[in-house]
Amino acid sequence: MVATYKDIRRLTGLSLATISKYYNGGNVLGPNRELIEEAAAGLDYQVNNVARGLRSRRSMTIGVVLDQLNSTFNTTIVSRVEERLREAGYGTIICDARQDAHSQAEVVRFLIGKMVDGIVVVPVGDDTSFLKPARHRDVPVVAIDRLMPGTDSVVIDNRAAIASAVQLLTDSGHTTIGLLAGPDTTYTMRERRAGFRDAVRARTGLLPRVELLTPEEVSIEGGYAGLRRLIHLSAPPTAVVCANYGLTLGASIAQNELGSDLRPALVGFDNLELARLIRPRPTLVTQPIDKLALEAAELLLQRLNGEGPDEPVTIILDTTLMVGHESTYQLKPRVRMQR
Amino acid sequence: MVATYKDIRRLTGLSLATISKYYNGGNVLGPNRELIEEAAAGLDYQVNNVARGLRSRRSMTIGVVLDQLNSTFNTTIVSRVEERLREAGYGTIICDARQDAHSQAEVVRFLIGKMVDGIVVVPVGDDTSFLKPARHRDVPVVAIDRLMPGTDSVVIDNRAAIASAVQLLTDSGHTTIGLLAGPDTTYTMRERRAGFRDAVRARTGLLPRVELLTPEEVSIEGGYAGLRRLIHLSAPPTAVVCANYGLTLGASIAQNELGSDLRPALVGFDNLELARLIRPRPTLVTQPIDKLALEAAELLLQRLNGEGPDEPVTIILDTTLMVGHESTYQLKPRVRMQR
DNA sequence: AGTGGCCTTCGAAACGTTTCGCCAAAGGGG
DNA sequence: CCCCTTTGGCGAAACGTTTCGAAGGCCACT
Repeated sequence: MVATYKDIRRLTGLSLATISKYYNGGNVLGPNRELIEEAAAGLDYQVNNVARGLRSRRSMTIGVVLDQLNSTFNTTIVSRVEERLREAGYGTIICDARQDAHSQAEVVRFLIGKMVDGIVVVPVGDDTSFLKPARHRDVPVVAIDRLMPGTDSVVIDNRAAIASAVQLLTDSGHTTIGLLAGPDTTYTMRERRAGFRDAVRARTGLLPRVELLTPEEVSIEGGYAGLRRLIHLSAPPTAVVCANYGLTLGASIAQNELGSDLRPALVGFDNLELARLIRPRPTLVTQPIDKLALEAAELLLQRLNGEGPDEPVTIILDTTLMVGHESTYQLKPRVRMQR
Repeated sequence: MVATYKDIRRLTGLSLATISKYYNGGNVLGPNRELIEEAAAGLDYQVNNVARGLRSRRSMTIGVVLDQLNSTFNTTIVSRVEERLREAGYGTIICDARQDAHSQAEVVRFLIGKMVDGIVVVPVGDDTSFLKPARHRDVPVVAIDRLMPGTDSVVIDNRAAIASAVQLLTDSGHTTIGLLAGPDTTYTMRERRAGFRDAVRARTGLLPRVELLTPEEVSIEGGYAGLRRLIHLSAPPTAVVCANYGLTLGASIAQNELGSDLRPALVGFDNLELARLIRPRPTLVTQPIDKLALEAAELLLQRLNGEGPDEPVTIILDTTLMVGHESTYQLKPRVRMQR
């Protein structure tokens, strides 16, 4: 049988109230502290957090809802958020929504039923209605990577991120640049495409042609097909920017299959492991994923303590352009044209 | 204020016992069912799992302890285990032990304090004492990937896995084969090295020389350094087997930097994403990760229902050899020797 | 009509904590 | 030396469920 306060009371003669006080950092006299510690050690006692949660109305548990788990971005988020929250005594219940808005809504209900004290979410899409059960119960929510109106959010400066890639390419002499990005149905892709359009206009004076930024499926396959589509245009781009990790990976695969004189310059997004594997070393826009996670964790902890401003907070972090080997971004002489 | 049974009682006139019965699938008359459903909908009622857990002594929560989160293997495990257990109503608390045995022990205590009903663990090392708090409270534990004496375990047939790689290589004409594996301090590496040794002897009649299977650090760096060490031996292997994903990745990077005539044949371990990126298509031993996770989840669910045999269960799954492009495993003419 | 058995419902007592209000003893200032 | 405040401790009442034993209603069978 597992020990409870009652067993400690039996061994120490103290009241439940005093024992509770001890376990909650209240004032207890030295000799009594020792009595409790001794009894607890003998009993292998451990506080029952379920009972505690019932009475105190804090389960000391938070939920993390991910659009998918299988990405370096998301595992890093989980890992960091979990680490920080466990320090603060919170358990982290993880839920993978498998890219499905419906199951995302279901998962939020599930978590609310589990009485989580807060939620961190990397949302599937734009619709925020799935958070209603949380709002209704005043469970604080922090969104990562996607800006959610009315919700605390931690995001990167997507426009500046893409602009930094475009700038490197135009500085290297490129005038026709393609973008591999997903459809405008998610905040992230919308921002990145808009950032691309603005940056190209600012640097070349012209808006990019529509076929240079047609949406692709956001996946490795999408990146592969997208790059091939771009290089087969009648006026192909001399450089391509990828707006996400999967697209970068797919585009890199397509690159590998091309002769080196046909390869456009390529600026990818976000994956460091990739960078270690590919030679020549690729040029990448990298997100401060750890920081994104930590900021989200801190923000949530604030909310859990009832702190922070009344209105929703938005934290915007900067990205870094990791410049790779020259050949990955410089304008190549157009061999075919010289023939 | 959040609704409780008492609110439903107020609206329906039924007793708490009946309402409880309704929510636990007991027999309740049709009209009363409807009354409850109506009231619950109006109140946006949701069962409080914390209170339920206190009384029923099941928190409907399990813990997953990982040696690290940042690997495809582990994220797949988590994702599948979580999916299956959520179907059964369990929440999954995740804990990353960051490769540290001490923090792994701490994490188990933490989970026990959170009153988890069961634990899935991908252990850091061999020592099983960190599970003591769980055993002491009869919390069932299922280990994945590492065989733990006295604990239900789901593992792959490590010896056969490596043997299949060795067989392909010897069949292709190789007689000197190197192994990149970690130290014998973990079950997995011990088995894979033993499997290698046995398979080489069975196929060539000789034990491999020690310098062909010296332990490396289990990491990308270790794989990189290890491959370079092997090819600089006075009698270098013509083929190398990698016993783990990180080692494979590192070895691939080292491969990429070599002239194609110097590259040994390479059989890697376990990563499919890698396989999509690298050309020529690599040869890999792949684990049935999904199945590993599902078997573990089912086993744990059995234990949670008090089912299954009295003694610990060990489930051993087979791996598959994914044969890549010929050039990755065939014996090359030794160019240097012919000069 | 009486008896036995099932089905449904009920009241009340848990489950293991926290918290509220109260009390006694100790400490400090005038 | 008295009064006031602070400190440490206590009993009892929650928190929102589940569960146990009992009881009432209904039906079928003698």
